[in-house]
Amino acid sequence: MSNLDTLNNRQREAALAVEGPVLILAGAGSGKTRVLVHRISYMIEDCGIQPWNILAITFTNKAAGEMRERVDRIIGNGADSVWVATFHSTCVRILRRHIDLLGYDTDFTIYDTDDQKTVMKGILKRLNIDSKQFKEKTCLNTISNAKNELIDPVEFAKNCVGDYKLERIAVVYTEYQKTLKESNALDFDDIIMLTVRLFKEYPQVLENYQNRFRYIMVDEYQDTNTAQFELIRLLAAKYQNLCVVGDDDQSIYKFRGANISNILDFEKEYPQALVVKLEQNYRSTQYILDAANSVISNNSYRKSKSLWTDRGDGNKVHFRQFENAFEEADYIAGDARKSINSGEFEAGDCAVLYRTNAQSRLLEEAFVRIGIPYNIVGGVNFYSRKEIKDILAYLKVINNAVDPIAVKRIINIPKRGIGVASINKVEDYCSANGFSFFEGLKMADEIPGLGKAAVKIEGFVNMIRVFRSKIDTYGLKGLVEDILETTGYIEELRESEEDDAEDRIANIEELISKIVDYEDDHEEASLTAFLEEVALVSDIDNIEDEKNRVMLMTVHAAKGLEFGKVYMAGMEDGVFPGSMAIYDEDPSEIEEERRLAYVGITRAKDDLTLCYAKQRMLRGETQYNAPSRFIREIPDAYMDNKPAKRKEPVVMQDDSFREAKKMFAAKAYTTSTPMTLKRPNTTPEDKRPFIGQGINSLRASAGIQKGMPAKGKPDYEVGDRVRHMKFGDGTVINIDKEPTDYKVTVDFEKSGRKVMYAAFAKLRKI
DNA sequence: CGTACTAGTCTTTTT
DNA sequence: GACTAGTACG
Repeated sequence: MSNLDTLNNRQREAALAVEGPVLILAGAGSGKTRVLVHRISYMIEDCGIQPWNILAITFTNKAAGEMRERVDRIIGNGADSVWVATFHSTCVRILRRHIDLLGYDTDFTIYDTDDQKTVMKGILKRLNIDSKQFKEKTCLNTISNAKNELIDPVEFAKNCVGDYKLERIAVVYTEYQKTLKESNALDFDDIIMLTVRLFKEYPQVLENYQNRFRYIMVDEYQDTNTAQFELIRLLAAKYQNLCVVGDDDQSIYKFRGANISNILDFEKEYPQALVVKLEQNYRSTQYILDAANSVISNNSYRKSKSLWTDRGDGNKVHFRQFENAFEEADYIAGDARKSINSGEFEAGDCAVLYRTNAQSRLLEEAFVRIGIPYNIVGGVNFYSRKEIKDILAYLKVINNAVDPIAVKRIINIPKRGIGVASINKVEDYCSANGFSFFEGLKMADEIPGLGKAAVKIEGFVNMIRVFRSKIDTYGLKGLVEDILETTGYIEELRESEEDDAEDRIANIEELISKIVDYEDDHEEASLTAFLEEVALVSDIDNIEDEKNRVMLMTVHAAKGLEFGKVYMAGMEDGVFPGSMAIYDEDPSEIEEERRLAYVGITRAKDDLTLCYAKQRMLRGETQYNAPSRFIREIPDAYMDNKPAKRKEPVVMQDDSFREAKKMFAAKAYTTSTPMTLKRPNTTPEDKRPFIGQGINSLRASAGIQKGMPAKGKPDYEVGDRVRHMKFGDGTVINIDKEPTDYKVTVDFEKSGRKVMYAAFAKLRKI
């Protein structure tokens, strides 16, 4: 029997309501995943519901994985028959079985945003559309919005009669959709939209899934868009056993099509719905919750709800004010170090949250300078990196040659003398004679005007053919290694003299180890399945929480996570809320930012610091901003410090910013000088996350990736023999105590005399 | 065909 | 300020 005793009354009420529509309004930190998992367990073990009749849908792979794990743990038999998956992977699985009904092939590929851009670029060119007036991004955005609202090209065209701009976009949309279909490709929005279309056009298919999924649960329901709402509505239509869980106050993905009305109007769609509010928060102390409540209460479009806790008052919210963003970053890193060194918090319990990724740079530099291990989440997705996309493009071509985007990407990488001119000739020939791009390549010798390029193209086609024929004999890993070998990809990188070549090679190695992991985990590790998995994962899914490091990330990325100590950086009008929202006529933009602030505040368990910098560089310009209105919405009584009263606008000499920067730069230099001499080897166990841009060498050289600085005195003394990972054996010449660390001078037998910091050098006494 | 420079762009981004 | 895409040249 399942054990519901550990739930509070509200939670239990939600878990027991198995039949009919249920809306669970789950405040931040109110234990909603617990409720969902117990609910599933109750359904199976007490109500005799078959596990395969249960569908639990989430947004991220990470959330799905966590739920899967908890379901497995709590339920003995049949747990793996419960379908726990993301919207997209659920729909992909359905489409792989039935999409032929819609005229696609079941081995379709999935285009990411980069691929979409490439397609769009081609279309704008082909249609002779002025790409200044119609930017590809705008077009893609409009199309995406349309798809999220389930508007197909035909309907779109109907709706926009009279509006010249939209009429043009309607043509673009039509062409875009046609191109994707010819390439047997779907974009992310298609995955949902086409599933809905499938269900609407083929009621017998829908009914099949309705019978299969008699009990449906949706997590983070506030983030669903219209298409996802419709998908769920259809699936639940027959049995009406639909339980949605969410928090309208945490709806922060409007810009991606999320429709907050889905949760706010749930009761209109399902008048008989049971509504349960979970307001007891198990995460934060009272001051933090009070601050969160007082901010969010300024929103008008919401369901009223007030979080409470029995954890006690805790610390007041800290407010800190700085002259500029450098000081802010320096303070945060220094304060984090203080808490870590005093034992109050572990590095992994601390997080720094910011509105935009651009803010991460200064913070990162500060953490390097101060010597605290950190991890940056986000930035460029691992699978979006050039070198990774190149390799994946090879795999895609080998897997599905119909995909011209992938073929064009790699046909001249590494350079093999097939340039744009030749490709255009092939394309023209193909479109004139009705061949697909790859078909055209296969008969390059028949295409007039290609000249020498024809032989080269032939070579390329043959190479792909050979890869394809060997695929069954040597597996995915072997295939990738063969590709790297045959094409000379790595050699070209190594010889390119680009300073990030090493990082790129490391990324490729990382990809290979991901492939090995994948092959170990899946008995039938087909190329199609691997590519699909890769297309549907994001960075946030890969946060390694076992590593004890301070986390730096955007507030968006922090949703669903919690930390003992949280810093929110850049709490300024113009940054957070962003200027776009401030100047927008539509007040809902500010409300969205406010929800974002609410999400940030409620990540903190015990300690929250809000930071404000009077001056900061934004898009290359120095700006002077007022403290965030969200800070001013928190009553003084909840904070240890108040924002200074607004006097005259702070005007500073423009130089002061540069001065400050120089000062800090100098500081950074002295601290890291001994380390920047050489880059450490990239050892296989050094499983770095994704390697960012320019700061890598700084990062790596400070030893940040390799663990915590030692707090105490080193266990060796002057005259002792020590061993260094890279420099080998040597004798300690000198040990200097510095305010933050011990500076050690060692004479290495092979590498000569080096000065290094004890915390990073990891010298072992021998 | 490949490279080097210049102009434009710039929130957030579960999939 | 930083990155990318597009273009002019060698």
